[in-house]
Amino acid sequence: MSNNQELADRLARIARLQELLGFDKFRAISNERAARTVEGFPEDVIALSKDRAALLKIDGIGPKIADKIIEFATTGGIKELDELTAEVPAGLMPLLELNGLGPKTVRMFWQDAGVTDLASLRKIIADGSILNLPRMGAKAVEKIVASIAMIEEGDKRLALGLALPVAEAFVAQLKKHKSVKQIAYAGSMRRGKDTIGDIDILVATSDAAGVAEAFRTMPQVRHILASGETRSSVRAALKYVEPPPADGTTIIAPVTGPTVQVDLKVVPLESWGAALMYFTGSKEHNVRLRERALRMGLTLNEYGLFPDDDEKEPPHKRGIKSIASSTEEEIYAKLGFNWIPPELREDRGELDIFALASSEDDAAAETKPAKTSKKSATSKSTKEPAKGKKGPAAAAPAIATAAAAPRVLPRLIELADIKAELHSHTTASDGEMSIVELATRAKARGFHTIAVTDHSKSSAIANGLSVERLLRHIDAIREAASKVEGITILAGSEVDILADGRLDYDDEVLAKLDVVVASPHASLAQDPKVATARLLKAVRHPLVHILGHPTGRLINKRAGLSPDFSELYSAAKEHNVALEINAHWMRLDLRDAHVKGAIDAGCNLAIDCDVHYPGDFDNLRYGITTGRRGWLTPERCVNAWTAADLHAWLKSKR
DNA sequence: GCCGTTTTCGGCCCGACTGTTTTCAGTCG
Repeated sequence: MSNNQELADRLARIARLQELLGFDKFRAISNERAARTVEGFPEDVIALSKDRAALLKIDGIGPKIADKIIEFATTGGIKELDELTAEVPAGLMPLLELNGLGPKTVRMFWQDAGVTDLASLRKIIADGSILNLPRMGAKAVEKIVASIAMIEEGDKRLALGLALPVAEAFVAQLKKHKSVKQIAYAGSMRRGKDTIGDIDILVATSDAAGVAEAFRTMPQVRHILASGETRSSVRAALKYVEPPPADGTTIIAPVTGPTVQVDLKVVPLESWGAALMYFTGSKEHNVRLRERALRMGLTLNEYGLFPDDDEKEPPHKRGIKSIASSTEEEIYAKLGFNWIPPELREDRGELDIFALASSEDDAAAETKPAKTSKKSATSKSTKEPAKGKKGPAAAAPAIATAAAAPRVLPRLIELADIKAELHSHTTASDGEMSIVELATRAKARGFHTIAVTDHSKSSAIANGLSVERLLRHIDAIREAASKVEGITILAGSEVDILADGRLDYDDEVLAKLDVVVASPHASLAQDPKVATARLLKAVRHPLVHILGHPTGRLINKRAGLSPDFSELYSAAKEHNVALEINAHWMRLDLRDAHVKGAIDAGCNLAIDCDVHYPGDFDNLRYGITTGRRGWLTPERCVNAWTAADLHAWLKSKR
């Protein structure tokens, strides 16, 4: 686990303990918010902790939390956390994970009924004494029992690549319903997160009952959890198709396999934009937008943007006309923003880019002045742009320096920008296609270049090539290149980075290759210091072009390496090595926050499909989404370069 | 615990839903 992740976990634990202990809830919220900030922070926070002033510049981090970060960096722990932990029975914390149980209820169980863990909660349910507690009726208990069952099944977040096809199938099916005016999936899926909790489908229709009925009766629906007039909720099968085995047969997951929760929400057509924004999130992004609305004398909810008149009843219920509601674009515009791509809506600087311009807009806004009771929420990052700083702090707080960036969001990478695949496997190692088939498929996608990069000798399990086989393979690639027109076929290798950082082939062999992708495949639980040295050695190797799946993580299966990313980024920039975003949905490695860090550090990135099977080209969308979440532009993605530029870069390392 | 272009105290985003209640607390997204 990375330092940032460990610190974020600790801060989040402090927040949860504070809630359980009945502290002021805003204190807990502050710790929780700091946890999310640290988690998404592109630089290693330990390195950043050497400069307290830089820490304090980060939005949401004040003196107390800065000290906790410094304490964690120097001692590896946080005393406050230990003290809070000692006050609460260890078994109580997992109860917070139960759906429908919040800190207030769990605290009440603990204080009033002596519940200390799941077992003692079960006991008061079994003997019925739970019914004597405040607000505990038969239905409430029934829900708790269901939540316990759910958590025992292991309710992990699902990889995007498993969930997205399910969502698309629902959308495609429901679109056929004639009454449907608008339909889209929203939530973290629309933002392109690497894992999702559930699928939110939004629909605007003139026949809510009919669409809900169609939704509940789709063939992949296994259970109906709730069904109302405007909301329905089901669990649907993941119709997950495995990559075909060698004999060409296709395995489809059985109907009893894993399921995912899908929620359908019916919204009024005139509120489509507001509802889509609201349900797309993120929560943090929405909070910032609503704070901004308040400063402009407006209020934003899922029905639209309204004048803020201080009445308690929501404006849409009083027939107040919205200022904007039907499209996302008009709502963002009224708030002084261009439309923000969903992948950026994480409150990681996407709103601050406009901050300088928007403070001028505030004065010119045609709406009434903000009320005195609602304080301005202008973030720290809108203060003076950081300038003239030296040392680690100068590069570190990307969030804090966002105001210094141009006032226009970058033009993010798109699927159509990709013109080259630089990481692919053939039957020579563990792929399914011949060189010619691989090249033909790449050409059909409009690519100008494909690099054939089979595994190196140490990857025995993947049928890695000995030096002799590699040399013959290079000849075969050259021959195929002369046969297939309209695409450049490059001879490459995905070379193992051995545990000590040496590469799996000698330099004279590597020098014969057009493209070297160096990737870690074994020893993926290494100590971070060792891992850093290992990857740095590969990046500094003069013949390496791309660092492949740098951490080796597998989503929900393997954490992978936790190198010091700041060092990795600066080495990659210095040695002109592209860092890979491996587009396979099981990897997505680098992940979004790392991409942002690499971009801020000035690195180039590669988005590659690591093609083994024909269908693997389709994983490109996940790599693109991950790149967009990391603010990747086509200029910084080697796969989006012209053939001339790409080939010149590759040759520059020969 | 953080924050500030009415600032160093007194606030802190918004609404739906649920289940328990007869007006609301707690949870969720």
